Amino acid sequence: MPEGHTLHRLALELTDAFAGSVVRVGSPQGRFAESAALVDGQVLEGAEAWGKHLFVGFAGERFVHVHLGLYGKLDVHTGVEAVPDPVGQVRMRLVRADAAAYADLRGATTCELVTAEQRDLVVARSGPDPIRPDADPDRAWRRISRSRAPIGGLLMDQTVLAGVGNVYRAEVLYRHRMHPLRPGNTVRRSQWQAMWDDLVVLMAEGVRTGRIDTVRPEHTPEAMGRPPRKDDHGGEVYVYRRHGQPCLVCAAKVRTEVLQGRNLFWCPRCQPTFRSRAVQ
DNA sequence: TCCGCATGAATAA
DNA sequence: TATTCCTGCGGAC
Repeated sequence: MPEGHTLHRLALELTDAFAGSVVRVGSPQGRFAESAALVDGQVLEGAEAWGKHLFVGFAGERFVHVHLGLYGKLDVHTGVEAVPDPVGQVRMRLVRADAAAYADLRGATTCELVTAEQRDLVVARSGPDPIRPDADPDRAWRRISRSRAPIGGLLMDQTVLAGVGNVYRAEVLYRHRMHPLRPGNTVRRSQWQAMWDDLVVLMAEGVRTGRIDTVRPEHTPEAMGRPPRKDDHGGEVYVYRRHGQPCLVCAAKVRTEVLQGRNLFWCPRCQPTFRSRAVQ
């Protein structure tokens, strides 16, 4: 479930479990073996996330750059009695010297050893990350307000804004009653600021809980007397993957359409098009 | 048991 | 826009 909140949560988990310890680094699967050997046995200094990128820092200014892609997973285990044999294709395994903690990386799109300079390049290419306290939403606003591209695409562009994926994209647009195909340069600054502020709260919550929940208190399953969502990401949402089902607020059928290879979801009544909104 | 799709993004064309 | 990376899950069979 890798949107930005997942990576920030992992950075905290890794730091808690490994920071300050000597760590054995290996690649049971083999694809990361050569690089792993270069940091094996070094002190892990900490882990940090920028958007969907994770950097695990080792002594000597060396970093393991991880990007989970669509289905990568990093499982951190603490307080274990013994470290089990790897199951499946484990690209990278971290084991604390005292064997009380280990972490397994599988299916990642990126797992590479980089320098501080290379890490800084990745960060420099990224837009502001709503989870980072130092993020500057105006940097994203400059891109959005000058682009005719649909806001739904701009929100997913990691050089505009870092960490938002398909779920947060669909949900923040719903919460702000904005049609995903609306051109960026027709969005008002106040609307953008409101969406950013909302993402800051929603994504921080995601870091805390490890899930994406976006429904307001009055629309929770308990409040509405409906069954909870049974889905692999677990969170309660308004429109994401609810194609064809009734909108929780207005009962209109949730729509879907492919934009730039990704599925968009929106409510045609709660999120009217810019044109029809202007006519109203 | 098999198939297709998924919270992502680089690359080829 | 299509392909690729290469994991896990749910649903169709």
